Amino acid sequence: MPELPEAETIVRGLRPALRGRRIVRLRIDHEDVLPQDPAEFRDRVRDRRVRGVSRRGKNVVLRLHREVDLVVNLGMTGSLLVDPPAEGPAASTHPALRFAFDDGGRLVYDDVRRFGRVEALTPDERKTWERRLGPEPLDPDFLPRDLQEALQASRSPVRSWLLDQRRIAGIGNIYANEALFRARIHPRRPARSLEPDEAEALHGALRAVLRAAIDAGGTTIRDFRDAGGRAGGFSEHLQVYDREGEPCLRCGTPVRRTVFGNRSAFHCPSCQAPAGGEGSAS
DNA sequence: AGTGTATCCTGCAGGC
DNA sequence: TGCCTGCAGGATACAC
Repeated sequence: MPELPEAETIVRGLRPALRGRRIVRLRIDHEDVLPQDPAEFRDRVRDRRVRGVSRRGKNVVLRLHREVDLVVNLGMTGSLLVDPPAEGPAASTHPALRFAFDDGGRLVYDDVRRFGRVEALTPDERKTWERRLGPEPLDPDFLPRDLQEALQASRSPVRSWLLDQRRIAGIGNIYANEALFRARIHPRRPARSLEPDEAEALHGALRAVLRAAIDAGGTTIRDFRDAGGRAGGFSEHLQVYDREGEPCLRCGTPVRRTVFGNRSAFHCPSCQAPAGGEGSAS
């Protein structure tokens, strides 16, 4: 569910709300979100204050006192709720972990499907974890040339390439499809087949769509909620994702849905030609 | 190296 | 109303 803009939205909500609060108790409702031993996890988070809240790719990272990083991968339906009310739209419905703070408040890791994972890492483990992630697409140092060179190393479809967190961090199925539409690139094009100007267009499209989505507070299709339980506003700005059969906003051709890499891909068969610039239809 | 498939799990929409 | 199927912002492991 959450990709980079949703993780960023969560981080922005959590930062002012969590900084300085000390975790005094932990309640584990579902061990399956903990890849590590629950007892070890508990020892690593208990009696530590939150020093900072940041994001890496689509992961939310809580830096705790004394060199522990709480890394949260939200999977498809994970959310981090601060002091959620007992009822209403902002309430926790499927709590997996409940952290109690010294001031009586709490942070709930809520996750309907429990595909998410929460880990407490030492500095060494954090470094190892970090190595599995590619560059941040919004990093000012991430240049069009960097994307172009990286794409040249792979024959896999560019949509699959974008979803691989080791190649670039934070892109999921919504924004991969949206960026490819904006850059007019067919999702199935081999990564290495992109011309330099196409790679540059993709670089620009990725950044633009990610920034716009962050400004709108993320995309809510079904489940996404920010730290305060609010839905994101970018859904109404989606141009191809989840628009099968609806007219392309540029040319009116019905948007097509295809499946590969086990995920739905959406594209305009007219605007996003399968090969180079002047290929045939579909 | 790349791709199709299955797996983890729950909920919801749509067809009948 | 209920039952069944397919689908979902992710990630990984497997066989080919």
